[in-house]
Amino acid sequence: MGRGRHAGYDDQRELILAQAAALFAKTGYAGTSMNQVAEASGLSKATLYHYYRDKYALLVSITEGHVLRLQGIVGEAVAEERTPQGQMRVLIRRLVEEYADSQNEHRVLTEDVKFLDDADRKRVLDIEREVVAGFARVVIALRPDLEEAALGKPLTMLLFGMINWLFTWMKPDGALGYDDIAPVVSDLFLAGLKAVKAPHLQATP
Amino acid sequence: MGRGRHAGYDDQRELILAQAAALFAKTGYAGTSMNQVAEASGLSKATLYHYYRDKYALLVSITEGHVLRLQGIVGEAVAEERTPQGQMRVLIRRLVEEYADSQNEHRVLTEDVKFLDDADRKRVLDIEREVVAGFARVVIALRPDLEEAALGKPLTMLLFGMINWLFTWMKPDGALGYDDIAPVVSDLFLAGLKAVKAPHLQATP
DNA sequence: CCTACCGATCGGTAGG
DNA sequence: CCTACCGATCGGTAGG
Repeated sequence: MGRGRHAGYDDQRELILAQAAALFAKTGYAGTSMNQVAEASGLSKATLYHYYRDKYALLVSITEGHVLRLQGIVGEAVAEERTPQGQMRVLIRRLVEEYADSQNEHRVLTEDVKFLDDADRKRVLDIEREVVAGFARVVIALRPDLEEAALGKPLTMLLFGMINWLFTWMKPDGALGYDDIAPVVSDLFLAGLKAVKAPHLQATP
Repeated sequence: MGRGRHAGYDDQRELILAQAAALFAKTGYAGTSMNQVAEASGLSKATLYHYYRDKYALLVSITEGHVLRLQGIVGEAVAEERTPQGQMRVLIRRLVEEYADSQNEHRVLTEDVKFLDDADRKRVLDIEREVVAGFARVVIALRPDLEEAALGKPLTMLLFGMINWLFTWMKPDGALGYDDIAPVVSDLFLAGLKAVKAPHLQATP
């Protein structure tokens, strides 16, 4: 709890943020009004503005909070496994778990990052790039030969595509759960990665 | 060209639609004004309304047009190859090519479909589901055993994830082109698909 | 923490 | 009476 502020101030901020994330995920940042955020939070609009300076502050908080959580996951997962295969499986499982818990925030990050101004977008995307780099290091450890063809990052992005896309088609109450799909993604990616052929390099004169 | 309408009427409609798709892709449907669409099209707003009834008609036209093109691709690709492997490679290549040509429309389809009303969204998503079903049939032909575990559609959606995500990280002028990445996706997916293990089925009493 | 408002801009339409 | 457009402005609502 913050100094000089009433007990529950931070809790209220978190509740507002979760409601805003749900609304932004559903109707987009531009398509959501502060009246809607206030109503969903059980507050008047004036009170809402007591907790957040403006609508934009909600967007920054949602997106930045989410990428920082992702960054934490990468550090932990890499530390607790020794082989690249093991690291990749843990990375995939943790990332899927995080998305399962933060679907709204994830959707806001992927779809509304365009509404951040240049400085904030750069800061958020730089953290996201570090997350990707963490995965890419393991990809390159698994197939060092592909890095010569600059395929380390593209292959990592194909993996992120599979995972980032999950929330568009998986239903939270479906027969297939997030803990079922993570090993399927791992199997597919690890076996597929072994088979990828490096395209012949263009000689640069 | 339509009956009773001046030559160029349909061309003007197409130009407006392309400009609207570019703006919606950049700032979202809700974040784009009809003034912006009019300006980008070189028309007054009143003239813009001569070509499209309202802003919503633009969204319907963009999304529906795009899924209908995707649907056409699936039919052609499956017809011109005999083996499932060959069909899958052609499907992937054609889908990537289509996305390369219609990046704006693709982005609008994936991010702004939420602004369609129930009836229009159902119609668009039903066509999209047919596209997915076309891919899924080839996936199941490659691994019929996985259909028992209901993994045909999930694996197809992992493939769509890789492809649908391309436009978020590939740069049109980058060293890696869309024609370079399609075979990489095919290699990864086809080899990965062979290795996926079916999870043991839960016995339903 | 609320009611009452503001400057501006929204999607859409008037007359000619 | 049609189409193809224009400058100006409508009623409502957004963020603040």
